[in-house]
Amino acid sequence: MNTSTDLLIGEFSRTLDDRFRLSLPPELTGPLTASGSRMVLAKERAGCLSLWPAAIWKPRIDAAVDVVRSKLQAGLLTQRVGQLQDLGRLLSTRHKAVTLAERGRLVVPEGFREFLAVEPGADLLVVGAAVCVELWQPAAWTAFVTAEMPEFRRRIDELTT
Amino acid sequence: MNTSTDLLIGEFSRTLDDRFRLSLPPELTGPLTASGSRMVLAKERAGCLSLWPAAIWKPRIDAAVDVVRSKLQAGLLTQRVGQLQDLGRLLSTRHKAVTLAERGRLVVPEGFREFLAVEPGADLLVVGAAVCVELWQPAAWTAFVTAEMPEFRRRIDELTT
DNA sequence: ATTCGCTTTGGGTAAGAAACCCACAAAAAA
DNA sequence: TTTTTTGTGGGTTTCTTACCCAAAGCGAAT
Repeated sequence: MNTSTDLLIGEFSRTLDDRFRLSLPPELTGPLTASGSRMVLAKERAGCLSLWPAAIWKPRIDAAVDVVRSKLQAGLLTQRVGQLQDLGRLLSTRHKAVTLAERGRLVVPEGFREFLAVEPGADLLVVGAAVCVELWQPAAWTAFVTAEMPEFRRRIDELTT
Repeated sequence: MNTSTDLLIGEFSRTLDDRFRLSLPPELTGPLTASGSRMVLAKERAGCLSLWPAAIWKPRIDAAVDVVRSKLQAGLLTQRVGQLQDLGRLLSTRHKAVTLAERGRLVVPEGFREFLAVEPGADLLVVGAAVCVELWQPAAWTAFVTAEMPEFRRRIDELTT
């Protein structure tokens, strides 16, 4: 059994079935589901979806939303309704709650398929990103790797010094 | 049951029926109708209609109109009759009272169909925008999301600080 | 005022999607 | 080789959605 302090690391190739189902490797689902099978799927960067444990994602976003909600209730945002609308709209489309089915299987919901630009039957890369798991469109993944790999040494130095 | 302080959040795909009726998802109608089923449908931006609880929309617009009316009465607008005319015209067409039928069903009224540029049977996106629900033409929605998503962080900071 | 016709509204139902469950096959471990 | 674990496919059931039809409301015209 894994604890929640384990980093999610590893790169795996998977294929979407015709119902947009994807099974995650046990090496990642173990640590991921340590705090329950409720997850959040988020559009954070192009060609990639991030899968976060709800226990980590929700508190982060809820804190911000709570501030907004209490301001709204206090009447502090009546001059900024337009901004509030804009934010609400982005919140609506940016992330969605999902749950892992048996055998670590995930359904990529409508709206996220188009974002990833994948067809049923497409190949994906499932990549551990330390604190979350990411689903990458293959072309976007190779582009990321070639662009960022030279920075590896600098990045590790940044975080270890 | 929901309170009026809940933010309206969520993205759903729906299709207009042949009589321009649209059924809203229960996740949104619940909070929306917390203060009654009287709504206002408004043209706020191109390719999109906003649906507001009348309890929120009416006070806001009435307050503004009252200011204009008293200014007019005080003779402060005699130099700006043209502007006033323009405003009156927009007030006439910008919003319209509607009521949700049973099953959260809404009729998109004449005059608003053309604004959305939709045919009967068209697909729409129903999006929560924190304080109201919006009906988006699909092309306009994807344009908005791609343009505004990079601003997400900035927008949340604006409203929480 | 009454009747006829059209438009609008409500509800039943069928088609479709999603969740759940199981089974088989391939791969890894014993 | 045998056994267990894991990935993939498919079947079934249940719920939602949208289409269609019937009834009611409204307006007009005789």
